[in-house]
Amino acid sequence: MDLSPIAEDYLKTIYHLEDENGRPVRTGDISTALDVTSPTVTSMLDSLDERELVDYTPYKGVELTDRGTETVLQLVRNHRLLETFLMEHLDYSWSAVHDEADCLEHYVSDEFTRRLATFLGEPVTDPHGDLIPDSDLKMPEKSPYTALTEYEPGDTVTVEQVPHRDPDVRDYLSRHRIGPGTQLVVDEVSSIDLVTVVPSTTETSVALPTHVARRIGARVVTK
Amino acid sequence: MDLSPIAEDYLKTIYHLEDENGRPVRTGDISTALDVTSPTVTSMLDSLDERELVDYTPYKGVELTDRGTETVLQLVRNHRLLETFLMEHLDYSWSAVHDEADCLEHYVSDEFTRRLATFLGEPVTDPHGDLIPDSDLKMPEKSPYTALTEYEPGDTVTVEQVPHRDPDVRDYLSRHRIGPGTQLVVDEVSSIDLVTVVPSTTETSVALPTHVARRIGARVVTK
DNA sequence: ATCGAGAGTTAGACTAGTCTAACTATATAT
DNA sequence: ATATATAGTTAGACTAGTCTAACTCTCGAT
Repeated sequence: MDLSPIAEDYLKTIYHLEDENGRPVRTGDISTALDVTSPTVTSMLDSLDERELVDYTPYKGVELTDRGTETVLQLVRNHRLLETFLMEHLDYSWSAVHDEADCLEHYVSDEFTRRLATFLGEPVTDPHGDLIPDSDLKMPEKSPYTALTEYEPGDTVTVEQVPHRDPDVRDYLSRHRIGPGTQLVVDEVSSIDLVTVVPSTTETSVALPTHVARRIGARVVTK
Repeated sequence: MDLSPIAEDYLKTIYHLEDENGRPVRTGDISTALDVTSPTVTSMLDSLDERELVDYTPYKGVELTDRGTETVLQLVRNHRLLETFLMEHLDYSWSAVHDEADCLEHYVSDEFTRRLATFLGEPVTDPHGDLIPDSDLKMPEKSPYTALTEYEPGDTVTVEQVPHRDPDVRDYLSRHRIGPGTQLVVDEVSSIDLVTVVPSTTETSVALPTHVARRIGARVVTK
């Protein structure tokens, strides 16, 4: 089939919203995420449903079919391999790679991706700690990282996985020198939706809302 | 300015036709090259003229303005650096790189291209022997290769530059094992628009129409 | 000098993706 | 149980890039 980059973006958005929100994906979620109006979303959902890439029930919500998921996984594979290349060989920072990869993922051929994977040594995770689907589009075993919210005050951990798709979150973390490889001490896990950490590089306390801390994966250094 | 990949393709086509035909570029040339109808070309030329990327005189022809040329040179730089990367690091064959680069050239950022050039060691020619514009979009000194048509029967030469944008020409050369680096003996330069050569790898005589031989650049080995 | 073949343009229609305005369904609070 | 705020859909319009059909210009042959 012949899918436009725009249609691919809708599928990707549905995929990530399914993952992040854990509830049925609604028209409004997509229109917010893609910054288009809701009628635009409705008409695209009609067309994707027509092509059996999503199951769309008007007024209820939408989810990806197996075919839709397959399409997205190829894009995710392209994206994460591109990010790996950009960081490891073109010296991009972790916070800068997303936008470039987000564009190119739609245009590289499957052949390109296969060869790039070989060039990179068939990596299983990208530099943000996210898993890279293999050439059969199977996800590797789930990442062994533990969310920052699961640690206790005083634990020292190394950041292995950072959320980076949301520019605001990405820039906040980047500005406070929290990225892949950062070592930090958990300072406080408050009950008012806040986790406070102290990166060893800056020694300055950084506050993180729970919804961000929950998406930061880390490996324990000392308890 | 915000130029669509499609508009960019028209500019590129005009650039290459100016170079190849040496006469004013006409609507029909473009419609043949891009495989669209002539009214489509007319309307795009109106729009490009509007944006001062070309000078278009109805019924007469079209040529690039300085702004149009600059746009194209950035694309040419993107394209040739991408081809270099594909061949040198992803192990593509010289005859396979064009299509991938032709697509990606529209989507890589200037930042990407700058970093890729650094990664590749700031090359001045691509693997087809074509010149790569520098970061200020200046073309390096003209290539020192001599067209195959300029040699005498008996000369032994190494191929340094091959035409590869036309799929038919490219596939013909590739099928007869003539590519960058091929060593061959010029057998006959006939007056009926034909050059015959014998690649040292195959020892089989290959006939080339003049319009192809003229675009093959070579360096002499023995006279 | 003129005529006609062929190249080129104008007119009008179609698609995908977008919008705004108007209308409808859902679901929550009473 | 119902009203109403909010989310969602339908209707209709617009743009870029494409097409076909119809018309017009150019230039070389006479």
